[in-house]
Order: sequence, then structure tokens, then C-alpha cells
Amino acid sequence: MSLTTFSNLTPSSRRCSTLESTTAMVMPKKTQGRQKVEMKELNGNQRQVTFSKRRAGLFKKAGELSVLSGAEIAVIVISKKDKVFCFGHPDVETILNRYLTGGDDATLAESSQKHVAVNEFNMQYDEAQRELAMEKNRLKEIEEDVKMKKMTGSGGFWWDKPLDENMGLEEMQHYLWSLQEARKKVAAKLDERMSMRMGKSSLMSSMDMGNNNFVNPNLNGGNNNGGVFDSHGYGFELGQY
Amino acid sequence: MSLTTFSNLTPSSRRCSTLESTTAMVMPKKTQGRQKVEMKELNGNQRQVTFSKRRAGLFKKAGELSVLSGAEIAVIVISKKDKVFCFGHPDVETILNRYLTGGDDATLAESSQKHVAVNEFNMQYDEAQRELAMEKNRLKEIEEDVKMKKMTGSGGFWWDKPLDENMGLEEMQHYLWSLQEARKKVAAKLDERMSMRMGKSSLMSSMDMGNNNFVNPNLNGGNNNGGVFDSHGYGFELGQY
DNA sequence: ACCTATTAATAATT
DNA sequence: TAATTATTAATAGGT
Repeated sequence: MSLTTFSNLTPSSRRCSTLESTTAMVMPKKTQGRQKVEMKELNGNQRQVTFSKRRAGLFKKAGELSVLSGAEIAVIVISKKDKVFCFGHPDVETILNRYLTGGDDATLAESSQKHVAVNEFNMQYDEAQRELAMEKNRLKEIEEDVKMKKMTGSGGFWWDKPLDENMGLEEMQHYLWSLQEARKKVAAKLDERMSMRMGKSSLMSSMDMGNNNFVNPNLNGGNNNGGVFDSHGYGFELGQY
Repeated sequence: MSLTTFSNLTPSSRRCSTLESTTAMVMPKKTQGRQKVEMKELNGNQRQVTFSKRRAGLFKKAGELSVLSGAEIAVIVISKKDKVFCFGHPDVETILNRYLTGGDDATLAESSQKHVAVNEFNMQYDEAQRELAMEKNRLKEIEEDVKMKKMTGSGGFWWDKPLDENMGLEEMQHYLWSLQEARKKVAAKLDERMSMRMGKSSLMSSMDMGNNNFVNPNLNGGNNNGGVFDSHGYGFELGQY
């Protein structure tokens, strides 16, 4: 690349400008800078560091794309250690539901059911969504505010922040209920699709009722309107990813 | 930035190297190059172009992260025109399944649950249960109604049927699972509120343990095993996004 | 976690 | 829509 070439011709020509431009003094490079990285699986500490950095980058990109294009985006990342991270705008569940019900039906033999079998259950769901939408609008105003304050100093975009800070207990309660409805619906759909794929009810059979591990949640679980969170909410910067 | 500064000092010094390096001739810049972009929703053609480019970039990033860190990643993008695009490694469905079921089945012992504000939690939990109970009743009433109207002969799916018609073990498990998810969320939120961590970093940096592996990933396979695709199956470059 | 030299992504343009 | 190119943005390596 041209800039690289130039850089090679005039090493150490940047950054330590004042001194160097008038003297022959050579400041040793503080770092080698970014280097090309092979696309192969990393190991050990390097993998952890890269995972963190790039995951952050990915979520940021997702948020930007969402804003710029008005698209709804969900990103789910499950680390090698089974830790789950996700980003979603307006929220993961809703997007999954849209994906599972609206998007990819052509390949499935359920086309007839898609539009016809919208029953009372779905109405319930829709009602929940409607109410949820109201909350979202409210939260959106808050987001606007955050946006205005800008990322310049306070650091970060709204989608990087836990919305819990803005969510009252009652809202949380309501959100929780809505979430469950959505989740039930999504899970049901998913289970069906997995069944079709694998010939068994994988979701159901893999459901473990015995786990109640809700520990240290640095989670911003709510993210009604976009957010990043660790859906398990375990240790903070502890252990391996 | 330093490179920018240099660029200003020596305009047009790149790319048209042969000619310029020996003459004073100034080649006009062919383009203004990339420019800073405001993070606000775009419109018209610009939005479409940006959407395409950045979506591609996002998927690429996801693939790279997957390869480098060994993580499983799903990305779902729904454009304003309701078109669905997604990326998944090893495949979207599996990842959604893991997400919805918690990502780890029997890995964690209940002991890992670090008692968080038990009292407050219980209050919340009880409220959640009450709400859920109410909802359950509501659903039952509605479903009674549905029962009268009768389902279509084709049968439909179990989740579209009145609960008491086949309130078997699976349903019960499903319901309990939802409840437990709710419990996790509540606990997570409460803990979040209590430990009130600082800004953005807390969101992106939690880690967890577990185990999982998959075959050496090559990104963007284009199928089940990791890839980018338009789940509608329309022409990639055709139509509106 | 912060810094800096680079590479990578991409906005504008053709 | 597909290249090209001039920038900005992301980030690998170091502190």
C-alpha cells in the first residue's frame, strides 16, 4: 500500500514531529504498530485480548450500521468458554422472532401456517410488543439525550451502555413479562425448526431446569432499545472467556 | 492524525508516483477520499450504498472474530425494507438455540450462584411470579376462546393450541424454563443495580468459563457451516435492501 | 487500560 | 454495480 511504502522510506517521521523535523535525532518507535494478522485461531492470552477488542469492534460496527441504515440488528457471540455476549437493536428477542417467523420460511414446509395460524397466542404476543414499543419510545428519548451529550468525552455510544440505568423497577417488571412472551414464542419456533432440521426436539431436550446461575451480572440485560450484554452475567474480567 | 498532516504538506504525493516525483506537476486528487461520517440515519441512495458496504464489513468482521477466537457468532440484519440478511458460524440456528437455552447446560453448579441481595431478589421474583400467574390465567381464558373457535384441522403447532389440551411435561418444562430465565434476568438486573459499575467498559468485558469447540472455521462458507446469506434467497444485488 | 504505528474499512468518485 | 483512491477507523503490539 502506498502509505506503507512511504512509511518505509521515512521511518520515524511521524508523531515526534517537533524534534525530528529540525534535527537528525531518531526517536525509536514506541511500538511496531499494528501488524498484519493471519486469519487463524489464536491461543492463550492473545486470543483473549483479541476476542475482547474485536468483539467490541463488532458490536460498535453493528450499532453504527443500525443507526446509519435504520436496520434492525442482532449479534450473538458465544465464546469458546460458552460465555454469551450479544448486541441487539431494538432488542435481540424481537429480531430473532422476526428472523424465525418472517424471514426464512421459504425453505421450510410451514408456509401455510405462517400467515394463517396467527392465533390468540400471537395476539397476546403482539399486545406485549405494543406495550413494549411504548416503553421503547420513552427510552428512545433518553437515548437521544445520551446521543446529544455525545461520545466525545463521556465515552461511548448509547448502544454501549446498560439501559438499566434508565429503567425503573416497574418497567423492568413489565419488560420481563414481555420478554418472556417473546422468548417463549421464539423458543417455540426455534424448537420446531430445529426439530425439522435434526429430527428431534433439541431445544426441549436440552433444556436444563436445574440451573439457576444468575450471578454477578454486569449485564445490561434490559436492552430494550439496543445494547450489549453478557446474557449470563458471570464474573467480571475474571477467568477465561 | 500524523498521516493526514503529512498528506497536507505534500498533496498528491502518492500513487501517481513516477510522474510527480520528478516534476512539479500537481495531479488533482481523483477523489476526496473517505470522509468522516456523522452517525445519523442516512437516506436514499446513500443509505442503500452504505448499508451494503457496511453489512459486508460487519459480516467479514464477524467471520474474522470467529476464526481468531474460536467463538460461535450469529448476526442477523433486517433492513428497513424487511429484507433479512444473516451470518452464522457454525450456523445461525444452532447459535440461536444455544442463546435461548442459556449456552451452557449442565456446566454450572448451583453453588456458583453468588447470593445477591436475596431479599430484594425474592421480592422481585415473587412479583414476577404473580405477574406470570396472572398472565397464565389470561392466556387460558383466551385459549378457551380459541378452543371454541376450533383450530384448523391441519393441526398446527403445539404452541398454537390451548395449553390445557396438551399441558404435558414439555409444556410445563417450557414454562418453567421461561420462568427461570425471568428469574435470571431479575437477579441480573438487581445485581447490576447494586454493583453500579462504571461506564462502557463494563459491558464489553465480562468473561466466563465453559467448554466448547468446533472445527477450524473458515469464514463465509455460504451455507450451513458458517456463511453469509440472504435468507430470503433473492438475488444478492437485486431489488431493494 | 492506554498509546501509537500500522493495517483495514470505507466514503467519495468514476 | 464494480473499481479506485484518499481518508478515517480499527486494532496489534507495547507500556
